[in-house]
Amino acid sequence: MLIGELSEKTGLSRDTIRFYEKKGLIEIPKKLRRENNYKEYPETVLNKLNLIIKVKELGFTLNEIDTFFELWGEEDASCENLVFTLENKVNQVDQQLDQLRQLKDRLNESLQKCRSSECGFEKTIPSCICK
Amino acid sequence: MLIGELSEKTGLSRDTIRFYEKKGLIEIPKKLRRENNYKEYPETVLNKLNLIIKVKELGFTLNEIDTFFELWGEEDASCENLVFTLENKVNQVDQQLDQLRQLKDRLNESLQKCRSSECGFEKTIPSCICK
DNA sequence: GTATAGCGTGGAGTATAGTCCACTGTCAAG
DNA sequence: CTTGACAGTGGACTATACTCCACGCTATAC
Repeated sequence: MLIGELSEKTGLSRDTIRFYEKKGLIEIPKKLRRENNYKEYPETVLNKLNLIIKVKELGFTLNEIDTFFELWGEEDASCENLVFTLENKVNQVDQQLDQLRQLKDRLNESLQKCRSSECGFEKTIPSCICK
Repeated sequence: MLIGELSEKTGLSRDTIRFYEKKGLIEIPKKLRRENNYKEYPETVLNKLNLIIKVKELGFTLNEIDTFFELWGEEDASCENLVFTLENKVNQVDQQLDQLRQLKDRLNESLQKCRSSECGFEKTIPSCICK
């Protein structure tokens, strides 16, 4: 199929698809061109794009997806690889959650001080932010 | 004081300080130059940089800090402005927390499927990721 | 006198994930 | 025969927060 159909079926813009192609996330054999030089994308590319979309939704960056695909192609590709990758990502997310929670705590601390008129607002540094 | 001292006292690199200056976060009157054209930073700039550091730690971007400072300079600058800004940021953080929690749920769901040998790992699309 | 450290300016590069634009070529309809 | 929609390529631009570089002047130590 041509890029337009691919775009319609995935919901990705042509530009995005071309961008993924530049990055090497999807590829198409050179010979798969019509005489007019239009690219003929096989079904496998559609599947790959759909996979990319799903994996992106799981919080992976394009670079991560790229290396993910490299492992994929190797002999030892297995579900264990996948489990490992997913577990790593869960750990990352946990760390981010921790950081955000700490951030929220600090914000609330500042808020409380500011509300309790302990603030001493000045043009320089309000004490509710800087202890 | 010169930029080196400022850098030492704040822990920010000279480049970062100059970057903040370009952005307009800090400023120095034109006349405050030594004869050799070196900039003479007054104490107020040190205070402002310290404030920037603190506010950044509260999760604000430089742009947010910039508009924050604009409000600051206005007549109606008050602790209420500050409280409002902080509350907004808490809401933002709450949203991010929600998103991350959902992400984690999706990841764990995929993990569970993948572990329970329901996965059906194939070269195309593993069912543990794509339902 | 020279080496080095510090200062000034302007501009380029980094990562991320695209988006947009210009210019050109192709195809089908009217 | 022209118009419009689609295709291809290459390159510039977006936001964020710096970081690094080149080039030149200044100040200080030896």
